[in-house]
Amino acid sequence: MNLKRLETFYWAAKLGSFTAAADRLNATQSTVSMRIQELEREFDAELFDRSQRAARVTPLGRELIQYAEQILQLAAEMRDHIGAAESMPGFLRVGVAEVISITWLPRLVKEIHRRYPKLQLELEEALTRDLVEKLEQGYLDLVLAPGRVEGHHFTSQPLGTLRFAWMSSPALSLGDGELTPKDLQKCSVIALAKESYHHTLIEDWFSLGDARCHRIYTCKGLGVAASLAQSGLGVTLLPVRCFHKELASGQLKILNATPPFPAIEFTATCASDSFQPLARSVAQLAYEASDFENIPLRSQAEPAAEHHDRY
Amino acid sequence: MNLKRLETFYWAAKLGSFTAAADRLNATQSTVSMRIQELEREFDAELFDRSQRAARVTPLGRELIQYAEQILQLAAEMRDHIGAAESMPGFLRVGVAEVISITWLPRLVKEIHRRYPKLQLELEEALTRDLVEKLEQGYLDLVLAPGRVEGHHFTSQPLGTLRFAWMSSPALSLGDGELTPKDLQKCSVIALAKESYHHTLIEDWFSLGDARCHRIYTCKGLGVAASLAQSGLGVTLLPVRCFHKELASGQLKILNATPPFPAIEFTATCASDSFQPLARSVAQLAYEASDFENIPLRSQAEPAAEHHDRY
DNA sequence: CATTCTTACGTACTGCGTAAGAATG
DNA sequence: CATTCTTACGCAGTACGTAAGAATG
Repeated sequence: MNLKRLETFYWAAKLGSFTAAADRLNATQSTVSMRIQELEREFDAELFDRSQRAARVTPLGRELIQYAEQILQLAAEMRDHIGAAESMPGFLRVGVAEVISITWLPRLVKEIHRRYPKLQLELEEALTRDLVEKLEQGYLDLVLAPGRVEGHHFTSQPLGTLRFAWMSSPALSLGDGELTPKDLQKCSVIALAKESYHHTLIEDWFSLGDARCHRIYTCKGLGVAASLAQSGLGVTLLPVRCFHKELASGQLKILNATPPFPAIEFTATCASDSFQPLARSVAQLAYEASDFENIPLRSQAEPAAEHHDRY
Repeated sequence: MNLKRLETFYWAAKLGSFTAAADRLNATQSTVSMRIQELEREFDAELFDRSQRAARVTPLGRELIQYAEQILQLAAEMRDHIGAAESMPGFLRVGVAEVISITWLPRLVKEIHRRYPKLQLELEEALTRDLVEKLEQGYLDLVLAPGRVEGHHFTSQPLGTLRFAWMSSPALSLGDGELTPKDLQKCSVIALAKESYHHTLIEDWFSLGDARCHRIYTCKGLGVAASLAQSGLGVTLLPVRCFHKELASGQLKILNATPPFPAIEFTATCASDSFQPLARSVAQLAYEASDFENIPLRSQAEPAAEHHDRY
């Protein structure tokens, strides 16, 4: 009996595809196919129904999943408890939101490498929505992103909060008075892709003030958004601490918008039943590496005291 | 991660010796040593303390035993539930008492081979006491012997009962009247080794009648005992059904001893937590293969109705 | 016709046993 | 000095990836 075979079966069954399992396991599909065939020969039983193009788990295979899950879970726990941290091998797939990757991600990566020198990191930067989806499908072990993932299947670790503010080029001269959504809806707004958390935040803010932005540009990253805003194309929503330099030099200015933007909470989320116990340990490392503020979320609406940003 | 490594560690830890584990696992001690070293490298932790001649488990190793036990248990269960009976591989070590090996053991062996063609049987005939000891130490998976093994760690399956009777050569002419222990203690008694169940039974019978046999010969098997008795050397205790031929031909006769011998219960016993789930299945096969009588044990003292013996 | 699984084949590696070595009580 | 674990070495079987094949929707 071989744990690798069992793990391969587990993922093939769970992901519903040999190809997906191969991807998840850093192997080729031919290898996955072989491993499962070996398992079937060993048990002398059909685990997958291959009559259609996509292999589907048989009822017996479904029973096997239960055992596989328990065994792999135990094995993961065992490695976590018995193995020295430095000797932890394997892969960890971490999905990160852009803001994190441009702030403290490098520090986290260094820290991970220090603590788990044998661990292979696979970083993926994408929109929060896609990251969460991949987490749910088991393609990612850990997601560092804004918001929380609902459901009991996941364990979330807060990473602190980040303040966003409306910014634009001073050249836009929108005045120094309070700017409501209805005021801003006349401007062009620069946001990330429609599916992004960023975009959702912006739409929510406008609808809170019974407004709707009419001209909206979308781009791929906050850096691009900022440079578009600098050029006077429109207003955009940016994390304050990442653009100190531009604010100081007068390339960007913070608009006196109302209602003020609530601080956005970031969390590290992993599957509760992950076979990768390191996911939780790395979530903790992420908390330690994070330099996001720690604003209690109970009163998000009130303006947070100015904090000494390190970037 | 490798289950074989884990199993090797488990047995080395449990048996307290690499050599013993090697024996138990059908491997060489060099292989056991290697597997454990690999495990230690994998965890980057010391599992055994080799400062003395015999390797002793470290505290960390003791923790690992818990995990290993759970995982191996689950894996065994999985194989039992998922695997087809015909495909069950591996070894099964069965200890049998002599009476069984000269009655229905061949039938059982054939049946096992029919049901589990890939299973390697290792049969061991020995005194009940030694068999039980080996079972307790984990050297045997299953024991077919008289009596019951006390303790919760074991699961016993009744196999039926066997009647024994005092026999001797008719030439001894002990008369037709009832023979009490006090009568028989004058004769030479032929028994198996002092440590045997047989020997204990005989001593118990005598002490029940406040007697003690003075001249006692011991020999290695029931066949030898019977042939010694036939030659007129003394009386002995034999299972009735195994010596029909000798009784019919007048080479042996049953003595009218009192109190009559209770029927002896035989059981199949295996460790409750055995990683060999087949042990229990084979115990069931043994029950089916057994043609020992099924006398309810509540009234062992009363003479059982004559049963049609098949041998 | 793109996708999904299977098969064939060559290579690299891992795991095992034999045998010899070192240490211990 | 016998027993117990470790090390060295060579062989054999296994596992993997590449690449090509077959089937399905």
